[in-house]
Amino acid sequence: MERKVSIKDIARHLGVSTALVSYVLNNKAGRVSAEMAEKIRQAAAELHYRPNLIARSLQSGKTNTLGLIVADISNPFFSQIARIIEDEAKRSGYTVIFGSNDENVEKSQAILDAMLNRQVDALLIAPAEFTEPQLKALQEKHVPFVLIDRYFSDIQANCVRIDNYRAAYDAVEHLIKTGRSRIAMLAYDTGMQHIADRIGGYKDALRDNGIDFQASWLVRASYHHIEEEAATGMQQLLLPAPAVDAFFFATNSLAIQGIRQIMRMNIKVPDELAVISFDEADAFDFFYAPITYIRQSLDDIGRHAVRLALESIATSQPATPKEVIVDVRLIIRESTKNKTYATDQ
Amino acid sequence: MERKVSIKDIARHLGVSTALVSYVLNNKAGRVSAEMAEKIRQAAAELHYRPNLIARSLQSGKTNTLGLIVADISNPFFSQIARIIEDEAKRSGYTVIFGSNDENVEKSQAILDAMLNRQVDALLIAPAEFTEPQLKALQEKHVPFVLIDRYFSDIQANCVRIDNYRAAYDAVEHLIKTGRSRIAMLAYDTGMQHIADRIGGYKDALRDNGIDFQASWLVRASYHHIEEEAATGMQQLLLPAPAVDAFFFATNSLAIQGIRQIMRMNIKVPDELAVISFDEADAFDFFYAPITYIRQSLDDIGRHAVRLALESIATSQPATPKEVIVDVRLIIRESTKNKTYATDQ
DNA sequence: CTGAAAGCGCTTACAG
DNA sequence: CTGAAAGCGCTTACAG
Repeated sequence: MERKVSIKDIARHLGVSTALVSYVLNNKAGRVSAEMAEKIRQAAAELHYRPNLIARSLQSGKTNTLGLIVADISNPFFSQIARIIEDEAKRSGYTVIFGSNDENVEKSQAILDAMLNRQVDALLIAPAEFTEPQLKALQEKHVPFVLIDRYFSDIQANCVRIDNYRAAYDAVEHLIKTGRSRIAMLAYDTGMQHIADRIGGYKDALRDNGIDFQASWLVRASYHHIEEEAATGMQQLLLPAPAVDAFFFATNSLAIQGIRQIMRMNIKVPDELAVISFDEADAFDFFYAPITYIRQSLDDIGRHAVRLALESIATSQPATPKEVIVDVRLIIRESTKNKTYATDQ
Repeated sequence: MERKVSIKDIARHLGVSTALVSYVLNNKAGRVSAEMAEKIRQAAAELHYRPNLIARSLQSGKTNTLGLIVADISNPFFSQIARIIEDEAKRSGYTVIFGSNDENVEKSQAILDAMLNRQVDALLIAPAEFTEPQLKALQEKHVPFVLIDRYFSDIQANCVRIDNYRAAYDAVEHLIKTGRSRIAMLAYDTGMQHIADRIGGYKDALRDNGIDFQASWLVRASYHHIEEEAATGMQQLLLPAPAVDAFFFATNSLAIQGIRQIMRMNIKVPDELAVISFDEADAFDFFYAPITYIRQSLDDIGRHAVRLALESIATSQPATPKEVIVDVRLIIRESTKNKTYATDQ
């Protein structure tokens, strides 16, 4: 790259001080005479001056950069949030750098370190399991951050999320109202609070409706072996004939895997098995029985997250954390249509 | 945020010069005595020293940052590439900042400016239409960049892409071999070369197989009104009865819209209409007749793109641009199954 | 209204 | 083997 033109070049070119140039280019009112200001602006344009934000950052201690950490940026749930965050950040002059932790503690730490070394002004984090210590370290360093989607019961922090318990409870109750009584759930094999809440909502909805939860109904799959483990777990429950009449998928990606399995086993939705999922996916519309799902407003999540982050940067004092609970909506479709024949139990 | 500990703090703490600390922390061999090195390393650890990469960047002129510009990071095609790029960049110690231009010239320029001001070392760009001047400006400034997915015939630049003409040609020929003769195509209403190539491949495949291309077969939709325009265009061709027996979708997102329309019109795939698309989507597997598609290796694209970018940074001389053509594979499935009955024309 | 100077946190020749 | 010094490109009190 060729030598770039700096404020110094403009100053020399005009025979003035760099301070003057800096003032003009930063629109510090009143400090400079109109003619001089005009001359400086013109010279800057002629020389194609481009401010070096790195230098400014070193001086100001602010990089106007937000770090976004998610499990995997290629997961549509996160990439859609990333887009909202990008737009919202840009509106305030911020740029976003991102990192995927693959639900892995070490990767999470590495990304965090890299972002802190790069002096991001704040972090937006969908935290992985067991990363509480990393978040606590951030708090000790007074690094502003906002949790999105995930959270820990023992960490008080800015957070934007939904009421996972309620959303799951309502979804399962909807299944019950449509005539299902043996309701299975596919969840990640994790202790993460948002998943625990969803499981809690599921179980409580069963209990409150007089249905005895069977341990075998809760199928667990690990993030890194989701395909095999979802397949195995579901087969045990659904072959040779479905032992349950509904499946509740704890996330988008679990639903994608789960429905693939249902297709492979050739089970009819919704007659043999009703299906409900968290979050959206194009795929849900393409299935012969469009999937009923819980819609979170990614827009709200992204926007509130950036807002909280910018507020934390501005106050800089360790203010009391704010929690934003975003609304959800159950989008009811074919996959949970009422049973048309008598319940078989 | 609390005051951060700098190299100076370590130096003072130990009563040595900052130069020494810098050398040790950067592993400049032989310059420092083993004991001193050890003492410095220990002090750095104790004080939780964290190098300020902004300061280093100002000094070195390198930020170890790559800028990724795509149409929309929430588009799975791009978010998947973003993930590959992230991993590949990290492997070499680079971070990625991203921006979505929404196929818009002004936004593209704004993102470019923001990234250049932030001193990215190189750019990875899936360029929008009419942004040739912006790319030429980059070349004049000797800013290293690599085009991905898209390209311009009048711009010589590093580029990673597929042979769009060939891929489209082969896809259409496959449709013909399975017995289709009236083949429509849905494409973006753009002059972008990759789309033009795909259209060219489509038309030539028809011609070479003795099929007269009908102008009405080529349906165009604009990026910003894809839903309405795809719907209108397809309806004209498919209602009251299909005037064509196959549809070739120029991209992933066009296919999603197009298939939605096919579902709404209740047209049977593949019997009434065969369907083929570019790129993958979960949704393609969930459709009752899984969609045949052209698979590009996003892995290859991402990896080569980063490699070329890093090479350009290293040589820094305006070397002759390199073009990498990535292989594609036609994944044949139900949506293009052979016609089982006699062709009706 | 304008300039000289210090400093943000590093790196790196240059001396010794 | 170690230190003093300059400099990356900016901003911002401090003088005048």
